[in-house]
Amino acid sequence: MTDPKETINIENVVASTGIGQELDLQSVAMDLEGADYDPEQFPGLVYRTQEPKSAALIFRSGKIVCTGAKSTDDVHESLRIVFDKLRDLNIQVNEDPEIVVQNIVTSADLGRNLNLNAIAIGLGLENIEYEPEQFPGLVYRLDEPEVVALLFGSGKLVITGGKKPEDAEHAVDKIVSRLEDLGLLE
Amino acid sequence: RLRKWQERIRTKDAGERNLQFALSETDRMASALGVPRSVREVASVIYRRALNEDLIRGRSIEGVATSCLYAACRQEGIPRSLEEVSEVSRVEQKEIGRTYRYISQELGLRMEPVDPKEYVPRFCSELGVSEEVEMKAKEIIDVTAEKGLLSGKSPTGFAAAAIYAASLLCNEKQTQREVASVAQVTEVTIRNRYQEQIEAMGIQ
DNA sequence: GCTTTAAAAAGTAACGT
DNA sequence: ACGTTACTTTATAAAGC
Repeated sequence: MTDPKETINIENVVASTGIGQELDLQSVAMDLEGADYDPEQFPGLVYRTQEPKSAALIFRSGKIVCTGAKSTDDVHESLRIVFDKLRDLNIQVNEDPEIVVQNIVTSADLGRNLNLNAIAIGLGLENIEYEPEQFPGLVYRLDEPEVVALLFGSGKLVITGGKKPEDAEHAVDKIVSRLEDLGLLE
Repeated sequence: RLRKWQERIRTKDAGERNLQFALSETDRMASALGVPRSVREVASVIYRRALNEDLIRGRSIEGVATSCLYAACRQEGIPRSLEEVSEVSRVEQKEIGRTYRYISQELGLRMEPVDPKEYVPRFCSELGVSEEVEMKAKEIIDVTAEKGLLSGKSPTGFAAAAIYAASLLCNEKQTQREVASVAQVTEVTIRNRYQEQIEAMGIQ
C-alpha cells in the first residue's frame, strides 16, 4: 500500500560549526537573553531559538553544536540566528562558517505489525539486540548506509546515525527488502 | 629481571584473587536467587570467557559477574529478571543490563528473548496456585504470543498477566496486587497486558 | 566513561487526583 | 482508574573532568 519511504519524517538534525573566534562565555551568558550557562555542570552555554526551534551549545573555543532542528534548512536558519545574536554582542563571526551535519534522526512506518521475536531470529541474533525487558525496540545496525534502526512491534521505526536524508531512505529500503526476503512483513 | 618476575607474580596473584572474588560473588548471588549449581557453573564459564577476551577492563568485577549470572539463568531456562538479580547484587540494575548486553554481544552468546512461559512455574509456586492455573497461563502465553502480542512487551509483565487471567478462568482468583508482587511489575502493567490477552483469546 | 542538548519510537513506572 | 510526567534505547558533536 503506502510506500514506507513516503512515511519518512526527519525528527532531529544535529550539526556542528564554529565562528573561528574564542569566546568569553561568562560575558556572553550575561548579555545573551535566555542563555543557560553552568560551567560546573557542562562546559557549553545553551541557547535556544524559537523559530525554527532548536538548541545551540556554544563553547569557549567558538565551536557550536546545533540540535533539535527538523531539517538541514532549519539547522542553517537556526545557526544564522545564533551568528547574528553573537554579532549583536560585537563578537566577530566568520562570513559563512562551515556547517557539518553530524546526525539525522528519522522516523518511518512499515505499515504492518512486526513479530520482533521472529525478526530477531531471522536477521540473526548476532546482528541485532532485542531485550524487551530493557527497551521495546529491536536494535538493528546496518553497514550500508551506516545507521542504526530501532524496530517496534507497531511497524514504526527510528533511523539514526545518518548524515544525509538519503541514508534513511536507503536504510528503509534495505530493511523492507530484508524483511520481505525473510517473509516477515505482513 | 627479578623485578619483572615479581611484577608478573604480583599480577598473577591479583588476577587469581580477582577471579576468586568473582566466583565467590557469583556463588553468593546464585544462592540468594536460589538457582541450581549448574547455573553457577554456566555463569563461571561465561565469566572466564569474558576474562580471556579482556572484556572486564573498565568495568567492575561484580558488574560483570552479575551480568554473567543473569545470562546463565536465561541460558538455563530459569530466568531471573534484572530487578531480581540487582536485589542480590551491589551493582545497580541499569549497569547490569548494560554490561549484560556488552558481554552478550562481544562473546556472541546469541541470547534469545526470554520466553514468558519460563517465569510461570516459579511465579505460580510462589502464589501457591494449582497446576491447572499454571498450564492455562502457559497456554494463554502461547496463543497470544502467536498472535503477535508479545512484541516489545516485558516477559515478566506478559507472564504475570497470563497468570492473573488463568487464575480467574480456573476459579482460583489471585488479585492483581498479589501477582504484581511476585512478578515485580505494577498492577497497571498486568491490567494492560491482561486486557489484550483476553481479547486475543476471545474470552468474554 | 561521564556531564548537556534535541527528537522519535513504545513500554513501564511513579506520581497526583 | 485515570492523567501527567519521566525514565529506558539509538546517534552525534562540543570541552572538561
